[in-house]
Amino acid sequence: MSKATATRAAPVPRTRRRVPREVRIPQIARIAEDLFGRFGYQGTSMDDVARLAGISKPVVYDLVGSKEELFKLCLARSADEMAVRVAAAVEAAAEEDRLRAGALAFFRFVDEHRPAWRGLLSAGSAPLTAEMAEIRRNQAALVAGLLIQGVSSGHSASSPGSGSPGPASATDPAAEPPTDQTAATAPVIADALANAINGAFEALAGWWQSHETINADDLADLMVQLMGPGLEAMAGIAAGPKGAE
Amino acid sequence: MSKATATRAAPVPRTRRRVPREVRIPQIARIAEDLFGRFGYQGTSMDDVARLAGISKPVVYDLVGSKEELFKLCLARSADEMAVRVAAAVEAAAEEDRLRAGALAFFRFVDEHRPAWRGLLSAGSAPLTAEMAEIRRNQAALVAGLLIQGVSSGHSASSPGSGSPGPASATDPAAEPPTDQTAATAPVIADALANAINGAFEALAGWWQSHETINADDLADLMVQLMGPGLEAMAGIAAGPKGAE
DNA sequence: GTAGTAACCTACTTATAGTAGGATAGCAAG
DNA sequence: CTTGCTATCCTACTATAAGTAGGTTACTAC
Repeated sequence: MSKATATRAAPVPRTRRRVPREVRIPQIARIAEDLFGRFGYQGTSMDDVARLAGISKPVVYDLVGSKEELFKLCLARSADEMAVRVAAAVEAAAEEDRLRAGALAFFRFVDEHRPAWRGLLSAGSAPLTAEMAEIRRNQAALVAGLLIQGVSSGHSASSPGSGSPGPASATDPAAEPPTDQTAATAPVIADALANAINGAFEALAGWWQSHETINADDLADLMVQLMGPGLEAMAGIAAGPKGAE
Repeated sequence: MSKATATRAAPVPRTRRRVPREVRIPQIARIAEDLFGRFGYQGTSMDDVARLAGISKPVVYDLVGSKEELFKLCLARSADEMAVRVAAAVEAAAEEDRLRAGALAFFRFVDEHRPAWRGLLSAGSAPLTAEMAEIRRNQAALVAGLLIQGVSSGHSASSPGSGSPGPASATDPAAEPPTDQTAATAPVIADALANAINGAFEALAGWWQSHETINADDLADLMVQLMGPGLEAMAGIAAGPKGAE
């Protein structure tokens, strides 16, 4: 039973290279990201993932737990990356340009990740209401927190309160909406507002999939026109109630 | 093998009442709506639907085709009903109040249909990217078409162009965005705008699920504050380009 | 060399979407 | 009443895919 017994042409590499978790997990994540993006959640099977990774299914399960967790992992990777990009863009922009800067960064990110976006963050697959909500909430809190500050009155240089570049990892349940005195009437309202804004961005990104002739700048402009005036008015009220209603 | 052979207490009604399609299909739809709403798309099995309807699975398949089509059917039912409600509310309102009226009707509808909304229109289940997009598009076209008109300048009594009360059935692929001269710069932009607005509403409705203390009026107000000013400005430009950019 | 363990495997169970092919209630005509 | 048609309904199956039990082997440390 030495290695010489079955000397027929082995279709599989003679000695299976073993790969540590820290390498295999990202590899699986990349493969799954691609598959989920192209075929959606339902259209992707764990057998496919395993086969493309060159390993067997139990290994995949050992490493990522379940199909849902794998999806969650992919989601978190994208969400984190996007949060970093948007936050950086917003902070780098002048106060009065933060909305446009954030929007632009968002749409540019989507543009670069079309295939993955299609099946991941866009509608069409997610079985994870809770997880999606979590990510959405974090993203919303971040965006709205920064935007409300940036739009507020045109002052307050760059004191982003708690989360400066730390993008509030999607897996991190912290990142409550900044309850500064500048936040709108109540933190709950700011939360709602953030979710509405986020939903608009998400929906527009989804719509973009079937209208690729439009470019990111136009979409960013559109969002600025749509929500800029309203946000300014609200921030004005928050900063100093002048025109009550 | 005559009916008398197995005379043991039959747990099933002796003589199975047969029910015509026109009755069975809505029954199945109601049951599925409930299940999809409570357990999501994946958490609902066709066996469950069949069992609750008191029939066997092949009958369900004969009547609705497939699981996706059943989901689609439920979706269409809700979407149609909602479209009717929103359109009616918008048309009944004074021109300057159409945004608020539509928003209010929307949130009231969601409030009345919480359980179904959870798993149906909200994120969390849909495997039907195309269908969801279809419904979203129709709804968006309708809402935005009416809103832009209503907000436009404050005039133009009630000439809703093509689709007055006909709510653009979700299964109907017509209902292109109204390309009147009042529509924003280009029909494509109006389409994009409509999707963004719709996304904001959808997201806010989803968020509402976990903040039931808020009432529909507050949410409608929030949306008016957020997007009212922007829409007014855009309609102003569209009606007569004064302050270009 | 010789454990010990992390990585990996084959082969299975379970759940569920969807189907093949047959049985029967209800009804209309003979 | 009998015969025949057909829409409704059934039992019993296949196929696919998630997830698991339990064993094997490459690598590492001593």
